[in-house]
Amino acid sequence: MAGVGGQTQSSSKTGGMSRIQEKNRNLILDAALGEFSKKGFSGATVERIAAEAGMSKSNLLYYFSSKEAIYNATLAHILEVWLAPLKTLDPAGDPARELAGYICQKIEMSANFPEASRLFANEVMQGAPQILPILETDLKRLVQEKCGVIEDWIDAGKLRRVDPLHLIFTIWATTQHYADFSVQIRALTGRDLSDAAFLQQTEEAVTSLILNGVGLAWPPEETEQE
Amino acid sequence: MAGVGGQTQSSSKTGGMSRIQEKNRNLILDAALGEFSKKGFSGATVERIAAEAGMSKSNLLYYFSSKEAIYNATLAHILEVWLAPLKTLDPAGDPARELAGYICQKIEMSANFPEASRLFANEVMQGAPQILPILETDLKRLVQEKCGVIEDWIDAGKLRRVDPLHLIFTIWATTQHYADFSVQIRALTGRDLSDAAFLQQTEEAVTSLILNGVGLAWPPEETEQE
Amino acid sequence: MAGVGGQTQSSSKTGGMSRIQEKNRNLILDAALGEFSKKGFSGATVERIAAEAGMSKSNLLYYFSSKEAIYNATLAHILEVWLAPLKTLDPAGDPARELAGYICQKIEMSANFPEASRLFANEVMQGAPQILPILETDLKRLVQEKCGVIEDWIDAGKLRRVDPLHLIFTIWATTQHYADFSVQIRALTGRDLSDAAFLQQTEEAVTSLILNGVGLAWPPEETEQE
Amino acid sequence: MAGVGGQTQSSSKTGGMSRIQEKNRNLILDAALGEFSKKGFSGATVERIAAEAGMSKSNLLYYFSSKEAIYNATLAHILEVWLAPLKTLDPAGDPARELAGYICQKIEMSANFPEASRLFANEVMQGAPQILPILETDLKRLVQEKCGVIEDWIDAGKLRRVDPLHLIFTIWATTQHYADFSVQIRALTGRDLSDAAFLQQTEEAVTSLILNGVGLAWPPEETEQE
DNA sequence: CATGAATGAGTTTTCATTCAT
DNA sequence: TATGAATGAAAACTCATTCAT
Repeated sequence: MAGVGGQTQSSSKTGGMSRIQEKNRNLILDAALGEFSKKGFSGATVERIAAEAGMSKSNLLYYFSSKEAIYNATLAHILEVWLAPLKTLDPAGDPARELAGYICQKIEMSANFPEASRLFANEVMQGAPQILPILETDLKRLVQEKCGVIEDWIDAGKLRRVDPLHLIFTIWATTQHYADFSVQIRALTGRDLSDAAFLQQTEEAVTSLILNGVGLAWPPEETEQE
Repeated sequence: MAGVGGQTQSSSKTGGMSRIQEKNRNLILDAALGEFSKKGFSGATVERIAAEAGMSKSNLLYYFSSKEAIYNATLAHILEVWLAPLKTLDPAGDPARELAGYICQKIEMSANFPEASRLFANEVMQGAPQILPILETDLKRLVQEKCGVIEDWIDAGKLRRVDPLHLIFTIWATTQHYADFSVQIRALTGRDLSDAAFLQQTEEAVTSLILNGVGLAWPPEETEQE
Repeated sequence: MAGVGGQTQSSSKTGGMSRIQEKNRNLILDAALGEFSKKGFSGATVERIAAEAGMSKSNLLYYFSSKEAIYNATLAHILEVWLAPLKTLDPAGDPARELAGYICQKIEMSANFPEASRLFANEVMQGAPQILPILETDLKRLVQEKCGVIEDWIDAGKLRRVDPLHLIFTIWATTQHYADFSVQIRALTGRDLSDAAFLQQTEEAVTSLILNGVGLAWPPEETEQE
Repeated sequence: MAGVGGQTQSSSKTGGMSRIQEKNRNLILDAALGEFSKKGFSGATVERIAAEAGMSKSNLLYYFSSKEAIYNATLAHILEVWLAPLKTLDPAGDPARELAGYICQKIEMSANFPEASRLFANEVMQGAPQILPILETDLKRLVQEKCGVIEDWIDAGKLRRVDPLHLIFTIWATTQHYADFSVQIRALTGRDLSDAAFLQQTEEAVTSLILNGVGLAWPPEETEQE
């Protein structure tokens, strides 16, 4: 039910804001995340978001001047967190560990913040009207950098020669699928990532598939392991 | 702009329908697919669908009694085609060929019918209000059957032991991602599946990644081929 | 279900009309009576009337050029029959017999043609937009004539001095009530005029009440009776 | 134009309603009564009701969520008042006085609230879709009780043996007729209950007819009378 | 005679937003 | 800060009527 990070972690700039203002903004963003991810931008209504946030429509519009403003704030609220994992991919680390770590982080984000995943998916599927600029600049820069990292690993013979971009896309696609299509997954398996066992099984299956796919032995035939 | 199969491929049961009726129904379903996949159910308007189909709102409502009816018909129109590829997975075939074939079929569907893919994604992400029953029965049955096929291949030592369900999910996720997130992909690569070269490159990358992931050599190092 | 007189009795001018035309006009009028009396003018739809009459909307509009035309024809179809009983009040007859006969005729019309009664009530309650002219001329003339008859009976000492107009209104009100408010009557008694016993009981009660009300002994202490 | 009791008489349960809310609700109910009684449910339009109530359509829908809700509220607003007179029939009172009083109350209600009468008539004639349950429970109970009272009077030899139910129906029919069919009455007499003289004449005629009908002398030939 | 196709005007309803307090 | 009241624009639907065959 809580948003990305919940209310504790106020990702929004808190400068010059009273305690109550900050609290309400977060209540709204959480409610908005729920509604927008469930119904999409047009399907969500200001009234329901306000109700969910426990305040009047008018008051909500005191904090955010329009429905679009709420939507944008919600997206922004998410985006940083959503893209963070990729940043941790460490050029100096062991490729297998690094990739496995990244995959698991992404799956855990799907487990913990499925609504954020769906909100993001929705936005992109509708043509990314709000975040296209960010995708084309920040995200592109980040992805290029990490492609370079992978490329280096490949050049160093640490993994099979694959197109790093498609590798990244595959990781994104696979991990986010468990959040975005959770209803379908539940229909087929009776379970989803909220089930700890299923989560672990998913992590193993996906990690193993992708790592082996790029020529990395997985799970590592551990000699000694931490 | 064309729907799944366009107007050439008569939209399912044409029984007892005049030429003009069939033509208009197809015009509507095509237009609706475009709108619904672009804007979602609530974001789409009957007026725009009608305009796109080249007829008056009233006339559209002469063919489909409500917006929801159009939506459901559009979904139904797509669904069969959308789920068809999996059926072709042949237990008697060579696992590598079969899986590669399935993956390429799925990617080509993403290339040719990205709107269908997005419509389906949208529906499932909103909780599959219309098609959940189908997912739980028809799709489940089909998936179980094909899991059995893969299981048999594994038991026969033809591929690495992986959970067939997660393999299927991975294939779905990866292939559909190129349609559903095409805007993001275009933002990052400047290209998408409508580009023939990119399509081929994607097919190779994804097929290779997944097949190797399940322990199948790919591409086959055969001397003479095809 | 049948209209006033059903299809057998074509009250409409049949001049220069083919057999099939006449049949269809009557089908329409019957259906229209049902719909208009049930839903009122605005609540009724041409489509439902057509369906009820077993033909297409277009065909119906071939017979009657507009909804209003159907309505007017239906009213006219009824009106003559509806006002007929009063004409039978015979100045030369025995007042008690005459009045009792009139009351029973009216009650039987309510029993046999409740829809006609409701259609008429509806029209008048909405301000008689169509039939006001008739009320003000034909009906007024007729009522004045019969008031004269009653006046004569009173002058001849045959019944108590009452205002003939109010007597007529009372008869109309009471007898039509059993048709117009039949739902309420059924809610309170479990029965209505379609029940033969209830019909007879109603006739006795109403006749006795009104005749005694005007000072006529009823039922007649029959010496010999036909 | 004024509703039942107009705006002076606060519309039923006013609990927890601001002054302005109560005012507007009453404005709406008054306007709605006018429109619904004049045009019926389908003939009335929300737009006209709003205009009549002096507010925008949207604002009206802020108070009542749908046309049907307005209709039901209007009906409820009326119903209690409409059924009240019967409750006053006092078993301990003099039958003639009691019945005469009841008849006059009903006629005066027809004079003062003809629109309420027509709304009620309309509702019942259309099959009482909204109030049938009330008719079958509350009204039925009340009517049975009062039938008992009349029965007792009859058993005590105070009036002629008549079926109390039909007596009540006759009173309802006759008195309401002057409201419901006022257009017809005006067409025939040039006057209606809004004319004080005609009102009094009607009261006398109807009361005398019915009381004599049940064997009660009327008017009472008392010597001194207030 | 008969019908399917098409339409435009009207009606209900929704909803983001503004206003006043 | 907070809210109830109010609104206008847009959207889904309804329906009598017309058109073409």
